[in-house]
Amino acid sequence: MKDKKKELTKNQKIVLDFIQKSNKPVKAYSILSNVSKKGLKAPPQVYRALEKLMEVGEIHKIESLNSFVACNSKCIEPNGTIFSICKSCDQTKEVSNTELFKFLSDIKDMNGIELSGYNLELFGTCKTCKT
Amino acid sequence: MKDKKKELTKNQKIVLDFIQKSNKPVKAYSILSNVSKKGLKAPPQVYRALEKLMEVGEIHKIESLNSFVACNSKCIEPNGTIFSICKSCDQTKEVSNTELFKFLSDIKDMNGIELSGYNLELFGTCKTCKT
DNA sequence: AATATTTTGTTATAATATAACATTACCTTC
DNA sequence: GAAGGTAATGTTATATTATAACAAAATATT
Ligand SMILES: [Zn+2]
Ligand SMILES: [Zn+2]
Ligand SMILES: [Zn+2]
Ligand SMILES: [Zn+2]
Repeated sequence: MKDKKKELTKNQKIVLDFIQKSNKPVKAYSILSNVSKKGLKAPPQVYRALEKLMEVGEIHKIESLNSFVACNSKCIEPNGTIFSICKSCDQTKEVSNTELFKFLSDIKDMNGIELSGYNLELFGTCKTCKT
Repeated sequence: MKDKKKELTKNQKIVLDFIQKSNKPVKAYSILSNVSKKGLKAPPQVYRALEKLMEVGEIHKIESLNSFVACNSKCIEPNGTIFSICKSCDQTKEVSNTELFKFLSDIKDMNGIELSGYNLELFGTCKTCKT
């Protein structure tokens, strides 16, 4: 069984490395300017890498921030994500989701929709920003 | 106690009307082209209206679609929204959220964040698209 | 009426994302 | 190892989404 990261291509690794080193969600064009020294010079190179990294669950997109963050929950099923987001500093934290998944089954039934994924974004103020 | 809609300005009413008549989430530039006959000719006019309408809870933004939809749950607290979204046709349905709010309190504690809002987007395939 | 405030209008531009095609690297198979 | 195929990368251009900054008009307040 191969290491997931080994399956990634050069550009995908470059982009993932940068995202993992960031302590906050990062925007595509911020990634671009930060990895330009490594040879990625145009948006499609970054967006292609982002797309693949999301597919394999290495990163997630924070929709409300148009930003990307490394997965810290070893998401096997990247179809369900939960993040808490500080409205003041944009710091995010991935929430583990075992309990919630069960809960969401009920909501599925309520809407007659065959559920295949979800994204929950919780907004608030983090401890640091509250003081 | 005044009617919420009465407090809206001309442009806000125009934009809201269009969104309410749409049976799907609509994009800002689609709104713009559809209300241009009513005098709104530039993006800021639409975006300003959208901002206000979100503030007062008349509409919500579907972040994963960059689209806007009328509130159908008479959201008093527009801080928590739940939508089911068909990945095939982009149809959405607002889910009432009484049960979930309680559930989210726990998640708040899990992250040491003072929660003030949330947005849950559930993805799946609607009945129509499944057949 | 004069003044302040809010809303609207307008121009320009920023920020986010993708389409389309060219080139290179990397396999495979003969 | 040349020929041909596939995947990855590079490149240019453009589409889409959103906001800044300022001007004009409408509305409210004094
Ligand atoms: Zn994850
Ligand atoms: Zn914070
Ligand atoms: Zn609502
Ligand atoms: Zn559908």
